[in-house]
This record gives sequence, C-alpha cells and structure tokens, in this order.
Amino acid sequence: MSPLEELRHSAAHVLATALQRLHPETKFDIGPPTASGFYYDIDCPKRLSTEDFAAIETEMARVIAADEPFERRVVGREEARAFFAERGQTFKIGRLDDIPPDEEITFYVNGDFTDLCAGSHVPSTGKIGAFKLLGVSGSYHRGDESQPQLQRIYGTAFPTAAELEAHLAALEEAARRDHRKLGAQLKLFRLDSGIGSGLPLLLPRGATIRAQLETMLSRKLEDYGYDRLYSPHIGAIDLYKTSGHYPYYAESMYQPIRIEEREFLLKPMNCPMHIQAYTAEPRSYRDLPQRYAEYGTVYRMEQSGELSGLVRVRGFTQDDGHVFCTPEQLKDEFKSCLRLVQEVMALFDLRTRCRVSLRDPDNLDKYVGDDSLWTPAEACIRAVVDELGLEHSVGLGEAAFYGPKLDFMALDALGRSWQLGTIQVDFSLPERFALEFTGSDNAKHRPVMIHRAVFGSVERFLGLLIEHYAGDFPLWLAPEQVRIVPITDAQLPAAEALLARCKGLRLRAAIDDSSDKMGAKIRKAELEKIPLTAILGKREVESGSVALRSRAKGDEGALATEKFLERLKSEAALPS
RNA sequence: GCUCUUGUAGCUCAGGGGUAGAGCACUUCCUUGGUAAGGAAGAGGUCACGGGUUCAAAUCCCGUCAAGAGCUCCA
Repeated sequence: MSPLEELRHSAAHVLATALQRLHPETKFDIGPPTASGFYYDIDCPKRLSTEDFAAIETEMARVIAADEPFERRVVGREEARAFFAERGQTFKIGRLDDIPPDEEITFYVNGDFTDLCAGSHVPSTGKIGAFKLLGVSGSYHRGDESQPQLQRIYGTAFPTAAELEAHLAALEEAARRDHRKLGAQLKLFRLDSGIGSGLPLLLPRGATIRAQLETMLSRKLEDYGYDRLYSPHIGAIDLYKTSGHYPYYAESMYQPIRIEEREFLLKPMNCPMHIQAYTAEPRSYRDLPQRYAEYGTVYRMEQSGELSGLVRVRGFTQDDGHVFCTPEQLKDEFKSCLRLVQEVMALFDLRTRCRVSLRDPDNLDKYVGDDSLWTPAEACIRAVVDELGLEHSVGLGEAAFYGPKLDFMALDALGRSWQLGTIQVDFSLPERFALEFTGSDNAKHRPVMIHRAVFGSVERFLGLLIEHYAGDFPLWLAPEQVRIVPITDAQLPAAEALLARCKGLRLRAAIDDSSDKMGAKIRKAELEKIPLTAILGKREVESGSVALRSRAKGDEGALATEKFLERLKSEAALPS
C-alpha cells in the first residue's frame, strides 16, 4: 500500500472508530482506500445523512487528537471468529471466511476499535492530517443486488490541510466542467421531463456541434470505404429473435409495439438492420469487404437510477458501422477500424484507454454461440493488440452477447469511466442469420462481421467533449464562431456587411445589436464562450479592419478585414 | 431498480403554518460608448404533481414524477 493509501485506509478505521462510539450497534463490512479517498460500508439502524457528518467528524477529530497507535496483532482463526461473534459482527465473520486457510489472520487495533485487516496503516491516528467526509449512499454487500444494502460513507484524507483544500478546489473545478451544467448554460441541450427521462433534446447550439462531428466523420468514412445506410427506428420482433436480442436482452428493451397483429420493437441496436442490407443481394468474395455505416438512433430501457446527462440515456445515436468480410480479411479490417478510431480521437486530443472485453467465464449462458465462434474472434483481437503493442486492460464479462470487443474508454469530469468507441468481432450473428458469400471455389462460405463505432454514442461523445473542452470548443466545432460587436449604431451597416461576408464563407456569426455598451457585449460573448469577437468602431470601419478579440488571447488589436476572414476560413475548416 | 439527498420566476438562490422574494436574464424607454456589467420602468410563479393533517399548507405528513451522489446494471 502506498503511503497515501495507508493514510486513507487508516482514516477509514478512524471513521469506523467514531461510528462505533456514536452508534454501538453498527455492523462493519469493509473500509478500503480508493483512488481519491476512502469509504466504509456499514449496517447501521440509524439512516445517516450529511447532517450527521458534523458529529461524526468531531468524534473522528477526537480519535486523531488522541494519537492512538495502530497495533498489528496476529490471531488464530477461531479466536477471530469468537471475537466477532461475541460482538455480532456478522459481515466480519463472512470476510474472515474469505481468507484462504494458509494465510495469516491479522487484527489492527486502535483505542477501543478492532478490525479484521491485512493492513497496512500509519503508525498512529495522529499521523492522519486532514480529512473530510464527503457523502453517504447505499451499496450492496459484496456488490451483489441480492445481498442486503449497506450504507457507504465516503471521505477523503491528506497529509496536510493545504492538500485537502486543493483537492476540494479541484472537485469544484471539475463540477464547473460538468457537461450538464455547461449544457444548460451554453444552451447546448436540455433534458426535459416533459419529454421523458433519458431522452435528450439537442438545442440549436448543441445540434450544430453534433452536425459538425457527423460531417467530419462522414468524410473519414468515405475515405475508409464505407457505404451509407439509413434504417428505420422499429423493426419486426422476429428480426430480434433471430439476432438473439429478444431472448437475451428483453428487459433492456422497450415493450413491443403491436401494429396490425404484428409485433415490432423499438430498435436497441442497428446490426440486424445492416444484416438485412447484406442479405439484400447474393454476395461474392469479390464484393467483400462490404462496409456499412449509419448514424442510427437506438432505444434502451436503462434503469432510472443509471441515467446521467448525455452520457447515459435511453435514446441515443450510434455512429454505427458493420464490416462484412472473409475470415482472411478480418485482421486487416480490424486494424483499419482501429486506425480510424485512433485518427479521430487524435483530432480532439482526447486520451482514451483500451479495454479488451471478453466473456465472463462464470456466466457463459449470457452469450450466444459456442467456443468455435468465440475463440477465433478473441484470437483476432489479441493478435492485433499484441502486434501493435497497444496498451490495454482486460475486462472479463464486458463482451457483447455475440462477441468479444476492443473498447475505448474515457473519463468524465467526475472521474467516471465511459465507453466511447468499440470494435467488436462477431462470428455469431453471421451464423444465426446464415449469412453467405460465394468463394472463388464457387462454394458457399460464411462471412465474419465487425461491429464498430468511433464516437460510440454521439450524445455521450458530445457530453464528454463539452467537459474535455470545458465548453471552449475549437473553432470548427463552436456553435457560434464570431460575435460581431458594433460599438455604436453607426457601425451597424458595416456589421451587417461583415456578417454577410462571414455567411458567404459558411462561417457561423451573429451581430450583437443590443443597446448595451461595448464592454457589456464583450462580457456577454465571453460568458457564452464565443471563440472570436470582431469589434467594429469608427476607426475600424474607416480603415476596413476589425478589432479582434479571441477567448484564447484577449485583445489582439486591429486586423484588415480581408486578413481576418482569411485566417478565420483556414482555422474554421473541418480537420482531416 | 435500490439507499440517501433535492425540487420556490428562464438561471442562481433566500424564505418558511397566516396567502410570494432578491440578483441575473427578459420587454420597453433613455443612453451611442473603445476591450468582462450605463440608467429607469415593466412583465414574469398552481412554490414539481396528487392526496392528507389544519380555521389556514409553498412550509408538516404520505404518495407520484423528476434531478443529483453512490450501488447494481450497461448489447
């Protein structure tokens, strides 16, 4: 354990010590350090809330002031069991039983609190420094929904008060980047309860950004040899029975819709539709690979408690694509998908982490297809990852129900990890839909499918981009690129002329013709995070220039109008 | 879905058993100014929704809906 982890783990023990004193009936589960603090899971008859924190923190401060040493004690298994049985600490007995027979069992004791704990700890409670309780929530014992729900108290601790202050300030700063906050402030999108939970409405400014993203990606897809498709939002239920969605994921889908005696599903995924496109004509090996792409909106019945801003919603648009190829082409096609994802992420300077997502070996009934379909799929992903030396983690149980995948993860402002792009190798659905192509031997063969998305969900990607840029979008994405500010009404005609020039170059510009003073107009443009402000006063109009102000650099001084437009045109171009 | 918290004007929030408040934004008028807030007037609310307690509920209680944190889930 690192020194900071030791400190936080020790703080968790101090929290437990305080709770034991204030609420002696408390049953303790576990209290580990985390990436940014610590928590302790407890079962306490009193429902704790943040209002109780002051009392708990006061008691914790007492424990720290007493500078109680942490004493490590090796105990026998039966002795430990008797100790906890006597005190009704049933969770601790369960945890004791988890310890392998050949392993040493240790207690850590400080003052009147004794915990089953492998350590390690700071020498004494006085070494903890600064701490703060941050929140309380429910959590399932052993992370299992069928187990009792405990109360989890979160806190953090640092060696010094200054470090704690800095951490709390960083949390506040992160909250300022929160896409839900910025989304409302900058009028990008709205989650309207009148529409329904998890069904985001992109307002004009957010829609502009999305349109730019899609236009940029569409050009790339052309370069990468994709054909575009548009598929409907609902499809016959049988399609999803064949694909396996209906039996395997019925609970995650909206209820079927009955139309003239036939049942339809709001589509949870686009792949069955793309498969129908593949089967629309007989295929030869000469046609492959066949690459389809679509911005396809899907609907999934997420649990209400899981919804969050744009990053977890019930209706969202995948920049979905499916490659149908021969087994021989698979590896190259996979690499091509990977290159596409990396190329696009680089445009945003977005750092993603890779995860190889495999089946959960303990729950194989969650997946369609047998080993003969999964083994070559996994082999392909591993081969590419190894060959390119791609840094990655492995996620057991994170595979799609039809195949393993390579996922690209990014963190949001609150430090939570979200999946963006994904590349999935699928031998299962071609089997279930009996897909075929005719080989050079004139015999029928089965193609392989790659499911892939670059953004993953356009909405989620937008949400993470808002946080990534803290609302300060680069020029090509900014909903409004130039704010034209005439100093007096006398410059209005010149402002109109400049606006017309901008529109002629397909730049997104607007005039602030309010009766505010220039300072107020500038302030408004700054708060709206408009990248460029073109100020027009008497001097500029007479000399055919604009006074340029950028959000990045502030006042940049006067610039000939022609130069300004030239610069704008090149900086605002879609990246490629 | 579960535990806890929250819901008052477009936004940020104050108030709190006796009938609705501030700042910003908005509208109109005045002001025509040189790099982050000029002035005045006005309009705007079923205090999320539905029940209950009470002479009286925005305020207390219950339920529903929605949002937030975490857990669980995530094709």
